[in-house]
Amino acid sequence: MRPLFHPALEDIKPEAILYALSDPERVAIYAKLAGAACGGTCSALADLGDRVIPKSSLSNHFKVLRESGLIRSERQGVEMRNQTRCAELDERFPGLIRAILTAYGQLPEQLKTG
Amino acid sequence: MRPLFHPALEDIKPEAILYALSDPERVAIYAKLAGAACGGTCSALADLGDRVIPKSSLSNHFKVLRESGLIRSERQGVEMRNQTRCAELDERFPGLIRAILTAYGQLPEQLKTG
DNA sequence: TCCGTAGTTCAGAAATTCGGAACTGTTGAT
DNA sequence: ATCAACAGTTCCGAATTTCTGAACTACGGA
Repeated sequence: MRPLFHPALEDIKPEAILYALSDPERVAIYAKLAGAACGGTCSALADLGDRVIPKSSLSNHFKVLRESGLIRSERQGVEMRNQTRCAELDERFPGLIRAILTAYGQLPEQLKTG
Repeated sequence: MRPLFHPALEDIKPEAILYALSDPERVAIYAKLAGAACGGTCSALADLGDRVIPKSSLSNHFKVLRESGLIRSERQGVEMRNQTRCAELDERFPGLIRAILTAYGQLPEQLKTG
């Protein structure tokens, strides 16, 4: 497996963020990740309720999220641990992620600051 | 020419907004529209400085912006008048447009409210 | 009516997306 | 050591989307 690429904070491009989050499936995945203590493995996030995302598509979604700078992925044994880069991102693009998740009606409790 | 379609405010989808603004050319066009009193005609917005957008591509950009709900277009004689739906949109998706334009470093003076 | 201008539509080439099948890397059991 | 099971990745072909030159439409003025 190729090493996973993660952009440095200063290399993150707004167009990549917007593109990644212009797909409702990816938003659903990202919101779950930002929210619950779901462990963050890929397969734990594949089930959208109305549909189960195929493995290869899912893998691609994670690649898009990762390479846009939205999440960080790390292999841990046999599975992949994914976490959002929320805090970092909010520093670089203040209010952006919050506004987007809110627009989708998917802002998780954890991010509803004061 | 087919009649121009504009979604009603309540039909505007966040994914369409994000998709439309995931293209830096469209962002440049939109930011100019939101900013200066440039008249809002298509051709007035075609020049990006480093490149002139071909007519057909430009027309398509406007279609994407219009059908996502970001702008309103209206024929006025031989030309097309375009204006943003900023205020409306901010009601539906508070802070979204502002955060996006800010992320791109393209928030026009007009929108820098107090 | 005929011309010029603003923008749209068409069409085909190029690029992107999707997802099944095959593959890789890791753990645990025999 | 070998094997099986499992999580996720890569490959590749089909389908969809994007891009843009060329042809076209719509309007206004002479």
